[in-house]
Amino acid sequence: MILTRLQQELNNFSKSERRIAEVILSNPEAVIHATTAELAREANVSDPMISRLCRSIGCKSFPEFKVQLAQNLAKHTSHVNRAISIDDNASTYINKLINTHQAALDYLRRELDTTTIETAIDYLDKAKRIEIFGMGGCASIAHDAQHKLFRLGTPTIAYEDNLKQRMAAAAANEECVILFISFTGRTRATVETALTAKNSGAKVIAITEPKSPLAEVCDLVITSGSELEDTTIYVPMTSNIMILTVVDILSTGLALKRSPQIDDHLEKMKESLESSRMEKK
Amino acid sequence: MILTRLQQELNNFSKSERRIAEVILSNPEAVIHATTAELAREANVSDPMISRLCRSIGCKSFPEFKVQLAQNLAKHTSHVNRAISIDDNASTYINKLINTHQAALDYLRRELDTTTIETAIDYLDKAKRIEIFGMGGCASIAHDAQHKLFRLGTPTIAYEDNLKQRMAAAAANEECVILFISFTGRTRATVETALTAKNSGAKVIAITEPKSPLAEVCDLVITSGSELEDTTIYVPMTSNIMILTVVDILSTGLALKRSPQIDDHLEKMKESLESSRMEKK
DNA sequence: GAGAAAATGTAATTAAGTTAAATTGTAGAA
DNA sequence: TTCTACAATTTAACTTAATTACATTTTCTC
Repeated sequence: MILTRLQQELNNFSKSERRIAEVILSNPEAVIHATTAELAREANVSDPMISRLCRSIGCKSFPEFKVQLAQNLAKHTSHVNRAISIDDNASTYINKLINTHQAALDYLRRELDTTTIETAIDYLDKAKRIEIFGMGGCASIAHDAQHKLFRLGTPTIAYEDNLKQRMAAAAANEECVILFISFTGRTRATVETALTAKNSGAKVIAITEPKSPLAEVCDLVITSGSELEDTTIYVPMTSNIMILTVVDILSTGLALKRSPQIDDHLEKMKESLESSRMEKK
Repeated sequence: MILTRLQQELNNFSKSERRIAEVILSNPEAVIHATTAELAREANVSDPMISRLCRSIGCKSFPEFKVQLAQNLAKHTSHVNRAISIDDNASTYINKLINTHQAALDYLRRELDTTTIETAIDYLDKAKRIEIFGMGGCASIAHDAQHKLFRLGTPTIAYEDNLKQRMAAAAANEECVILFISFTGRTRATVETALTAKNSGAKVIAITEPKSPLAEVCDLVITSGSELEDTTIYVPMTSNIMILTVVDILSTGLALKRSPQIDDHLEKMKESLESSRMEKK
């Protein structure tokens, strides 16, 4: 991100360069359509300073810089003012919300470790039984994951009741993969359950905050992106989307890994629904 | 999208303009860094033709066009080859999947009707009771919606069992809003239940395919974006994300509408969770 | 406070893009 | 078929934008 770059280097810049950077940062959208002269006037510097600054941050020319900036802004409009405020009208908060979700997916793209995902899929593939535990806001995600994974051929069940989770964890064994879903990784009951699961020999995977107590107990941790969360509305919507996408990735990966053997199987499931449906007009 | 524009207008262009458009379409990334002269040479036309083409599609100048193109490309890298194929490696399908989800959110941004959303929020706000029905893959979304809405002060319940749904629908009245969630809107049981709900006088909202049998029965329809679905993996992942985002929008909208009255209420709920948590390290 | 080095500004130059006029090509009418 | 008119395109001139080279100022070091 070129603006981040500009922000970071702010202190290494000379006085004039700094002034230019500040003007750019204060209104990046405007810069896209400005000429060197216009920008120079705004920042009270001479024209060539603009060219110089662009070079110093690694762009070939000012127009080149504008193009890069345009690309970056298009991708990350969100980051700038994503916080929803009480006097937003419908179309504003809809846009902000969508921006936030898109930014979250960007974050996931950057932060998700391919090796970890591959390992997780490998665990799932080898499992004779998959159990998914999620409480509170994560309960619905656990059920979603169950719905996506059970059709791939391995018996899969989801629990949101902690007592059932504890019993299942105690009864688990080496052939079992238990997938914990938790935004914060700090719910005591969940951490205790994970310990039980670990002791019973099951492979324990968690989609959660990497530096949490839960994360420490597990065999494998996939980030839930909870550090990105905006708590304005008190519901972790952003993490929700990220975890769901991780679930999509895991189920897709497993489906691909087992294809084409399971393709027939999937086709049959699809057909089984057809009779419950009305005609397409 | 500026490239789509170029594609569509291809037939309305003159011979030279068309040649330019084709060069641009064949390698848009290169154009971003090209000058008029370079592009003109590629397309075997004279320099001014480039300026003209840019104007004819509504850009002020060629540099302006480049900037727009840069923005568009940055946003929509995805659309190009989003279908996941069996020989994708992990990092490829992860990227494709994230791209697909981001594109879906773009779609939602374009297609979602603000007025419909506002009306839906108004219905929810006035309701004395909210019931959410979702079956199959939509069950988890229904529960997620329940979890997001119940804290805003109105008694809210989610059913995935069709028999319970029918009973609840029959028992509903004018003070009740029933929210149906269905990818296709073609499940017979759901449509029948919606009819029952309608007859009992409840306000019936559906997040579903707009041209479906279910949509016809409802008071208000919000698109589920199911026409965007890629069925490679046989699970509607894309619609899933879109519907969840719609749910986020509805709950955010309602929260904003009821703020600041419910802020205390929300804060208390948040605190109530704290005691179940372990210390942050 | 002198001198060197860095930073910035001024003026000149080059490069890029656009306008305007000229040319070519093409379609329709005689 | 050939002329006319109009559209499409090119050439050449011009304008604007960006950068280079050089001059000046500022800042830091000794």
